Amino acid sequence: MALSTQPYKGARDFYPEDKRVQKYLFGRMREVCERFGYEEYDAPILEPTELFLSKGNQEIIDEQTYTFIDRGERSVTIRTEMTPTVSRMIAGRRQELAYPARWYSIPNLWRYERMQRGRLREFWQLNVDIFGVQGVEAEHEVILLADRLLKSYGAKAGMYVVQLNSRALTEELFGGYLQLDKTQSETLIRLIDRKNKLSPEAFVAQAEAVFTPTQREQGALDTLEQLLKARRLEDLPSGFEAKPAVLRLQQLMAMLAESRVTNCVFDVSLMRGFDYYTDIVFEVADTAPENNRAMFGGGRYDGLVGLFGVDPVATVGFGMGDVTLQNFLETHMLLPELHPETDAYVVLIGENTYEKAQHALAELRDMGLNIAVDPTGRKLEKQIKSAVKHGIHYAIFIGEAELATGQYKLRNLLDGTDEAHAPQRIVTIVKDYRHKQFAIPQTEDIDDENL
RNA sequence: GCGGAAGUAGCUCAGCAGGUAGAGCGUCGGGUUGUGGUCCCGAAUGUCGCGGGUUCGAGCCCCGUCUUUCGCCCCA
Repeated sequence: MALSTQPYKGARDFYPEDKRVQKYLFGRMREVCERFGYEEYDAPILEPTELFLSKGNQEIIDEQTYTFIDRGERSVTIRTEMTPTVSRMIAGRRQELAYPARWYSIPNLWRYERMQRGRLREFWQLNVDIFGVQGVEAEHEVILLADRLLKSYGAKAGMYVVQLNSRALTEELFGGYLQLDKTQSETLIRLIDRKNKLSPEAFVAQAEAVFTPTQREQGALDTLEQLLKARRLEDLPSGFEAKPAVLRLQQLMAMLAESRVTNCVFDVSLMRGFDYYTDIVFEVADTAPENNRAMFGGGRYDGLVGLFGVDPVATVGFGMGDVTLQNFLETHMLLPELHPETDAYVVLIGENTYEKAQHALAELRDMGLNIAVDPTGRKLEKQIKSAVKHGIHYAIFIGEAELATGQYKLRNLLDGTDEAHAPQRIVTIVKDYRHKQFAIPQTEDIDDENL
């Protein structure tokens, strides 16, 4: 039986044209994160299984992770998310770090999933976290960063929406206002999380089941439905306008509006599971109906670092998956045509030119050009076609005459124009093209495009 | 774990009352000796996912199996 050429289920091969896309996506992530002062970190892909057990989620470990026993009898798990790891790292240097600490990473993660659109078993996820800031300035900064990142890919405000809610507010509403106990709250949170997947009737039926008979008699269901209709903070029951959770949301939304993040909405039904978030949570969703899903999300999780036996550290962060991002960009036709790193393909003319051209090639490379040379001695037609097929932007023709005069013909393979130039000039032209190809939009441009 | 769809040349697919395979694209070569994307000519390539069954005969029908894919469940 022949070996399969397929990659492992749920994982992808990155052929050069695929890797180019990934490099583009990651490159923008790095640029934007670093522009906001975030520093890149990384960690091992394997962690002790206990690290992912902090919430007692044995079921998740058993069914959705790659977990195995190593040769030293230790149970290890391939990381399924970065948050436990980064919390571990922060806790490890809790005392010596300079705060606020701004960290980002683009780890590959593995989850044993059954695949569907936007969900694979191996994926990458940008993680952005800021540590040591109590105020909503932290939320403001990471959401602004996320917004600028999307815009760096050419996204417009209308293509996505930033949904905001607060875990603290949810607790006030469910515990204080609806008088639910902890178990009821958790069930309801899960239910609301799935609300738009259920029929209205099914939702009502399942919501009814959460309440006690007494609560039902007191009209808990109506109250809940009324709550879920809230589209703005002002729609919340009277008295809530003074709650700290609401005030924080209000302040955050005002700050974001001031920063020209115009597509923020309060969404009382936004839940994001119910694990480690402690206050404000947010998601960014695609507005395109055919790709209607959350692209990424995050929030404040002030308690996680403290699990490592040190004082807690205020933390706000988000994660953004590469697959969902790519789906978003493809849906909105925002992925540019990407060319290889090779700046120019050298077409050799005549007998034994390969050796004779070496000095010229070295000169071009020394000046910083990425040069591929055709060593086959094939007829020119074949050489040129090869360059075109590689997607290389320029061809440089070198033969006896060119070596004698020191003037090489530089051809733009996209528009077919060509001109003879000295090497120095060729380098200038090619580098100029390379630099202006992908410039990140400026804030003024972003505003102009979206106002 | 459940359900839908699909597996035929490198790729996209056609094929059909069941008679031992085709197109387009791509690849390679040519249309004479230093120049591509058009055009013309030519060539290579398939155990029709795998195993079994029905039949004189199966890509096509039946059973099983594997793989891919979409959705459900779940989603830190």
